[in-house]
Amino acid sequence: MPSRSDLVVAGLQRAILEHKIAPGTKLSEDEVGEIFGVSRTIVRSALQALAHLQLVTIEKNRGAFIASPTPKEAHEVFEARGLIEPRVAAMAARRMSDQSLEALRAHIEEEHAAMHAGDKGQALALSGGFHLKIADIAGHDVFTGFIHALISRSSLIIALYWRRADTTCESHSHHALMKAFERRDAAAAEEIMRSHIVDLHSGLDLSNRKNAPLSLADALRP
Amino acid sequence: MPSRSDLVVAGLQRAILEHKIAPGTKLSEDEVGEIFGVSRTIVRSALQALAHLQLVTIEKNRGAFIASPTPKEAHEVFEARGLIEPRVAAMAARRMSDQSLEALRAHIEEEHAAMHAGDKGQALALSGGFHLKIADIAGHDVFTGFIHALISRSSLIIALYWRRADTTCESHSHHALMKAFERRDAAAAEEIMRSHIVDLHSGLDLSNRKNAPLSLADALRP
DNA sequence: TGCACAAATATCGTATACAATATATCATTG
DNA sequence: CAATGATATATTGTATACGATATTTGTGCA
Repeated sequence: MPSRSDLVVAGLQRAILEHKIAPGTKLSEDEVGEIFGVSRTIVRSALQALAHLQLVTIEKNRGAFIASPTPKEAHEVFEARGLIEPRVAAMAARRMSDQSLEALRAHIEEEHAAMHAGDKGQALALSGGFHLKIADIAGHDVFTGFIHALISRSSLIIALYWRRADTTCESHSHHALMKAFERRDAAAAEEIMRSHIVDLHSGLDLSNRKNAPLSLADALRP
Repeated sequence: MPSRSDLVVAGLQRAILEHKIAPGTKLSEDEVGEIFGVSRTIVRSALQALAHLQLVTIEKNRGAFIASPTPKEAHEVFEARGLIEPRVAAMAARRMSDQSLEALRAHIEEEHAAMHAGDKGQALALSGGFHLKIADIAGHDVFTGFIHALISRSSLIIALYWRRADTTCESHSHHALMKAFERRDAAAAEEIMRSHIVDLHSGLDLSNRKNAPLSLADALRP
C-alpha cells in the first residue's frame, strides 16, 4: 500500500526522469501540494525523500529545487556506475530466468516504440528503466538501491550535459546485452555493460551546460 | 547551520553506531521527542532520514524500529564494501596529503585509546570512522555517500552477527593501510583494503543472530 | 483456566495554525 | 535615475490538534 507521499515522490520523479522539469526549477510546497491535492506535510516528506536521492536540493528557509549536478558530480556518477553496473550485469546474467529474459525483451520493445513516437523524454526514462530491471534481476538489494539513485541522477545529468541529440547508441548496447543474457554469459555481459557506460560517460560535454526552464504546473499535469 | 532534525539524526545515529541501542528497538516518536526536546514533526523527519540510510525501518501505523539486517542484507553490505572501498582506498592513496596522513594517524591513536579504555562501542564507531576518513580524503562524493551508508549498516550487522569478541584484526589492517598511504602506494592500499574487508566479512557468523535489547532512554542520555 | 471478543488506551498519519525567515514592493534620497 | 532602506508579502519551519489505526486491557463465556 503506497503512502500518499510515495505518490508525490513518484509523480515528481517521473516528471524529472522524463525531462519535464528542468534542473534548478523551484518546487514550492504549496504549489506541489495543490497539484497533488495533499497538504504541505506530505509534500515536505516527499521532497525530503527526493533530496535523499539527490534529485532535489533543499536550502534552509528558501525551499526545494530540482538538483543541478555539477560537472564533478556528473563525472562521479558515471564513474560509480562504471564500477557497479558491470558487476551487477554479470550477476544478472548468472541468475537470468526465461521469464526475466522475456520481460527485458518487452522492455526493449517499449523503448523502441517510444523512440519511434518521438517521445524523447519517455525514451530516456525507459532506457534508465532497462538498467534498473537488470539490477532487479541480479537480486542484490544494496547494489540495486545504489543503481536506482545513480540512474535517477543520470537523467538530470543528461538533461544538462548531453551533447548528441539521439540516443541510438543506447538501443544498440541494450541489444548486445540481451545477446549476452540469452547465453547466460556473465563475462560478456559485464564487459558490454562496462563499455556501454563508458560510452554514455563520453557522450557528455561537461564544459557546456544547457538551460531549459519550464513551468512546474504544466510539467506535472497528467 | 545544522537543522534541529539533523541533531536528532546525529544523536540516534551515534547511539546506534556505538551499539547503545539494539536492533529491533522501537523508537516511539513521543519518547524520542521528549528526550531531544523537540516536537514529533522534527522526530518524524529524523526517523525518515534514518530510514533512508536503512538504519531504521518504518512500518505503517506501527512506528519506527532500529533496523535488524537479515543475513542476506549483511552479506550484500560487505560485498558492496568489498567492491567500492578498495577503489576508494586507491584514490585516497593518490591524493594523500601530509596533513591528511597526520589526521589518519591521530584517528588511529584514538582507536587505540578507546580500545585500551575497554569501550567496545566507541572503538567500533571509531573503526568505522577510519574508513569514512579515507573516503573523505579520496574526495569522491558519490562513493563517500555510499560508504557512509554502508558503514552505518555494518555497525548494525556487527551487533547481530559478529563472532569474535575482539576487534584487534581491525587495528592491524588499519596500520597496514597507513604504511601504504605513507608510500602513496595506490595498488597496495587497494589490495590491503580488499583483504581487510574480506576479513571483516568472514568474521561474521550469519547463521547465529545475537540478541541484546536495551532501554532507549538510558542509551540516549548524554 | 483459556479463549474470544469488546472497550479502552496508546501511537501514528495528516491537516492546519502560527512563528521565523526570505523575497518583493515601493518610497525616499543623493 | 540609481541606490538604499523600510514595509509588505510570500514561503518555509515548527508545534499542535484531531482523526485513523494498532495494541492492550478487561470481561464474559465455554
